[in-house]
Amino acid sequence: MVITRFAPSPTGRFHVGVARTALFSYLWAKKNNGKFILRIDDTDKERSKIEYEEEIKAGLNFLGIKYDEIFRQSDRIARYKEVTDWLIENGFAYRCYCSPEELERYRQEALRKKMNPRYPGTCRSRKDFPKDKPFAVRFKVPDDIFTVEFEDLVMKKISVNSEEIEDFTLLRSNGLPTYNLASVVDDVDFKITHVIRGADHISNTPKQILLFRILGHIPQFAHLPLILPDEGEGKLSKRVESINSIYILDLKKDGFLTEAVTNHLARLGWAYKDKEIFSMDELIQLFDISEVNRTPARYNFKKLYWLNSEWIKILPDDILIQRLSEFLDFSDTTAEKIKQILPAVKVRVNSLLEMANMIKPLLSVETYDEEGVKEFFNETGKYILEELKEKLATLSDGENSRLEFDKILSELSQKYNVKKVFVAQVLRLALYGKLVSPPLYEVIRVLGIDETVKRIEKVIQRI
RNA sequence: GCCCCCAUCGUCUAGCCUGGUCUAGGACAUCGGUCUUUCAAGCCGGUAACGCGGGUUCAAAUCCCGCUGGGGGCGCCA
Repeated sequence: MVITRFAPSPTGRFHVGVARTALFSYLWAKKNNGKFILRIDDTDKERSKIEYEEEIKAGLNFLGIKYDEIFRQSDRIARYKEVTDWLIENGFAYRCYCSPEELERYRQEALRKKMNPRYPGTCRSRKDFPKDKPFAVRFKVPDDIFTVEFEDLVMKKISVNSEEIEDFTLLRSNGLPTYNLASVVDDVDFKITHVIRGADHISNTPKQILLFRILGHIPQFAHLPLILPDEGEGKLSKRVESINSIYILDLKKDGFLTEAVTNHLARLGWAYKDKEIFSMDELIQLFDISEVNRTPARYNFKKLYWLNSEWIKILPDDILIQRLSEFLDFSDTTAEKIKQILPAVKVRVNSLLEMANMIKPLLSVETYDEEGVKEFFNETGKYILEELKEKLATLSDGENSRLEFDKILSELSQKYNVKKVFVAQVLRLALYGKLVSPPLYEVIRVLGIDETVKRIEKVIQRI
């Protein structure tokens, strides 16, 4: 059985790069009817924060990524210690008494001399074990020169000379394991078949393979090219009402649909022919880890934005309204009204937030656009509204009413010698409070004749 | 400094493995046009790429080498 895991460290916010790794890992497991495990890599107790862990879980939940199992590395400290002891006993690891300060000095020195800043192996063959001195435990890389080679599912063949691998730390002097140890032990214990992670881990892999070999289980590796940031542009922030767009929970807040986000994430470094729109089910069906690109991809916010508008058009009205309730308060009866105008709204918005903002004036008009008031709420506007009030009151319900409505606008336009657009805008502003709205006819239908007349009257009063 | 990886329109990519069908396809963005009571959406059309240099071959985006460029790593961080 395929078992994958997503192993974030709760040391920062949950962003699109990390989320993409989670997605691919999830997709690969589900595609193979396997298991997907969430592992919280919280062995760095200084930097790990519970709120980040919560954000990861909330983010995964939003993305529709469900894990079959979850655990924290901080709950398995004893196990890592046990493995470390065993490694020392069997000569695969040794105690290192070098102080962090000493090592840091050595590192700086080496860097200054433009030499390799690698551990010099000071304690490698040390025979004394001072009882009072703290020690870390290091892996003992075999002396003979050999090549560590592995077939990466994404990067293909990668090979590293053993001379390039230093005696890396397994256990810190505070008794906590390092990433390399904990990760390998867990991958072995949980029988992980595919380690899918960011390309920033490529250089850790040869080290880990050495450990895997000793522990007797070597998973397959798939290193995903990193996602580069989108060079943001000012224009967008105006429309989307948020610039901070790389964090999953912010996207949620800004009204992005999970379908759109997973869709875009999946297309970063992966493609299936010319297909652009993928549902989660399609992704599970079509995704192939070995077809992932090896080139870093740039996060494309505008494309995500477009995808969001596409998904708004695809999703059934009922689901949309349900999601909309996170952004707008409305009753069940109002929901029916919203449903009525949804087709007209859908094609005009790119996010749930925009959708909520477009529907709000339909529920009640609080203010009128200032520019519009100056331009349309004048003498002529008043006469037109008064006529409109009478004529719209008689608007029928039949199939022809749309034409009737259009005729009313045309006639008024002629009578008052103004452009038809003037008549329309006067009415729009009166009914909706803004100069941009869904089509007027739809607005009137949703408001109902009574409310339409009431809103017109209210405006006539104020002119 | 050393190590690893990568290289097609501005961006995401198809094609590359199994050379010819590629005068390089799609999508986002962008620019025109069309429709129109606003704003959108839709429809039609345009601009735009195989990083450079050597090979191999009848033939290279596709195979090989070098250069350049980009990314990642070199912690008692993950």
